[in-house]
Amino acid sequence: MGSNQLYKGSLATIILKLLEEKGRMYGYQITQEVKAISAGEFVITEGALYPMLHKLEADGMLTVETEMIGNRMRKYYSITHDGKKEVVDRMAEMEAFIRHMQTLLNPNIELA
Amino acid sequence: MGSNQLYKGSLATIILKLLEEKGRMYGYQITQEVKAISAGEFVITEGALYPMLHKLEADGMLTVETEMIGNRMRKYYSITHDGKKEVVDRMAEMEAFIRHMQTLLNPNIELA
DNA sequence: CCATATACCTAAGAATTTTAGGCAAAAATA
DNA sequence: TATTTTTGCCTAAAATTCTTAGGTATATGG
Repeated sequence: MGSNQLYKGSLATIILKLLEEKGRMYGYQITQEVKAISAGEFVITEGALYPMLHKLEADGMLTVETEMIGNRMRKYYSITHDGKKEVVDRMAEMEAFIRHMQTLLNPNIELA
Repeated sequence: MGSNQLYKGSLATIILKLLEEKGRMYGYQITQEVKAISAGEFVITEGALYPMLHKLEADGMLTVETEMIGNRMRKYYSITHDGKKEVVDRMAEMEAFIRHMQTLLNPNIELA
């Protein structure tokens, strides 16, 4: 990951959430979308992406459909029912993480 | 870290920021403070804490003063000038991370 | 007296990511 | 048209960071 190294541990969450929203996507498309959304700050390396996609598929979070575009293979991933359950948990964790981080790192802000 | 594995990569940031605010602290105190602030969700293991404190000291981010409390050693850490510069960068990264995460994960919110 | 809390530490292993490749088609550019 | 860049898939070794699982020892509360 280019500059920001904090995203460590959140790659699976990013992938699952993106697929939940956008429907099916292929690997390269995910890297471009995340880069675009994060203004170039989250650069998912392929060495991290593809093993993670394979792991999420093996864990039953994603399914794959291979299509031929011209002479080229493209693998579209979709989120499963289990994946949608997983994303709910991961989102709750992410929100808790952000909340606690803000408490830790912005102690000036008064909490109600 | 107990359940949440998202904090990976943020341990150094937490330590530096805490020391910047609270002045000097010792290792065990840091673990208790973080646990208290995060409502028990961030549990820093000692196997992660002490190597990180040593690394930050080696990198010139922290200095140590050893004191004897009764018959027991206590090592107080303080942030250095370089550490304060580092914490500025890390806070900016953290804010960017949180901002991009919210964009990625809460796409319903309209951005101005 | 004994268990728990305090307080330091290290080392092996696990998990996740970077680095550094490989392969090949399609598109852009020179 | 020739060459470079982009697209698109992949793997394996190394690095990073953390967990697990110890070790040592004092202080405190029951």
